[in-house]
Amino acid sequence: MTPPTDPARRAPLSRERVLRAAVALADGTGIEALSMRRLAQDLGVVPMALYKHVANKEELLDGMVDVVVGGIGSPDLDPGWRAAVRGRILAAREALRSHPWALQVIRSRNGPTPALLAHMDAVIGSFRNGGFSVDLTHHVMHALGSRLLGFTQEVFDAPAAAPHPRPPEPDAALGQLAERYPYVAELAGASAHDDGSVVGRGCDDQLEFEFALDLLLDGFERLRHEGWTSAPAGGQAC
Amino acid sequence: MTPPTDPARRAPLSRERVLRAAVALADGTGIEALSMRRLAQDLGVVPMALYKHVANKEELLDGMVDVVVGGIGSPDLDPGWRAAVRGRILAAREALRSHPWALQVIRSRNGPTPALLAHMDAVIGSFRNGGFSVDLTHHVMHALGSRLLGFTQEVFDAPAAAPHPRPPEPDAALGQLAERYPYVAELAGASAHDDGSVVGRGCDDQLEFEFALDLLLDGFERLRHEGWTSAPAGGQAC
DNA sequence: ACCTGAACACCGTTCAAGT
DNA sequence: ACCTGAACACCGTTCAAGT
Repeated sequence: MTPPTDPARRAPLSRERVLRAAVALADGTGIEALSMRRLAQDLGVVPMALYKHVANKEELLDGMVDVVVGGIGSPDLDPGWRAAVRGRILAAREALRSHPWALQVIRSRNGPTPALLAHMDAVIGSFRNGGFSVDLTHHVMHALGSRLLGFTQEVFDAPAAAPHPRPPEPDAALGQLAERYPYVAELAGASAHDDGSVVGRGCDDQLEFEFALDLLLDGFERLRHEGWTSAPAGGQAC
Repeated sequence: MTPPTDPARRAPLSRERVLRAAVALADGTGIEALSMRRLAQDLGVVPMALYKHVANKEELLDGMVDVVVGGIGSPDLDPGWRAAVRGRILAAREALRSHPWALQVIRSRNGPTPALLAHMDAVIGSFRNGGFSVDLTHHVMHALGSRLLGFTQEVFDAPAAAPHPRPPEPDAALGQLAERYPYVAELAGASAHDDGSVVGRGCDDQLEFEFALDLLLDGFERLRHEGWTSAPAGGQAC
């Protein structure tokens, strides 16, 4: 496979080299193929050697998240809260785009990594500097949810990354689908872009994402302008 | 453990019994503890006996999803699109509430199960009957994303279900957090309800969920009223 | 014909033995 | 002191042998 370099001479293992190799492995063969044993094999070392640089697999995943999230660029100037938030979220989308496993791994973590905290801090700061109250900022951050990281959370994951792709439906099954789920069939028929899944990949594309993002940003601006507060009666609601 | 009933006399295995036991196991000990071997043990049978009723673990998970999603009640009358959609989504939230693993498992499936299709068909139907064009319905379904099932997709999963809960941050770490991520700290300080995670569980509660849902529904109504269309220039965008 | 124990090819991690 | 092979306790699934 690799050119015949002397394995004993290869670059010494380091945390960074381990993390970069793990990201490459997940990119190339999917997150479910990422095992400590397989990663060690890719690096040409014995599995136990990895445990010098990461405490366990959890810490490895944390490190991978920070490698990817750390790559989110920050827009330089502050062009108003809306453009700042929009730009940062679309930058996150760009950074995560080539790492389909990243969102799923982030979700499985128990807490934020430093790079994630930095990203959230920047977005929160844009809201606050744009005149959002702490209360409203709190709510809009929740409303954004995983869209903070540039991804619409669809009901199903991207079938592209699926290890066991569904076989294409036979025509009879499609007919049955139309009969039993007429509205689903109508929608699937109208959007000629995908294979029949209504809320699947294929359509989590830029336009679709920006539609939902702008809808939310419009709503945020309206609430900000109205001086919205969560507890008209006085008490903190959440 | 169990009363001394004759194991040979226990109810014969059936697909339904297998699925119900799997749901109970995932509810009780978490989805990561659900293995074919452990499930077989709970049922007092040899692991291979399960493969009579489900082809493999994937099909087992599909079946579990349908058990839970099949429990979503449907509001009887049609009280206008907004109340119908709102009611159905909150019913989904109720049905999934006691099965924290369900959303994650649904997301990992490659396609919809029958019960999921039925749920989506009902929601789509409410939009269409409420005067939404196919085009707009398609977009708002995407904008809802996993909120269709009653859950705001937060950046992190609920730490409640986490197998390795984070130890509470020492005070020094909290101080550092405030210094490095001032906006995160401000938000965390203002919301006294949780342990410092900004976009974690603890706050995905009913009010928070309904805030985001109503914000979206408001936006949908506005677009419907304006006769919004995705392609002002003529072409189908997505 | 039916059922099932052993086996296969994995996994993350521990630990004692070797250098 | 450092490194690592073997081992432990798992996993989903195959398959041949037993009834």
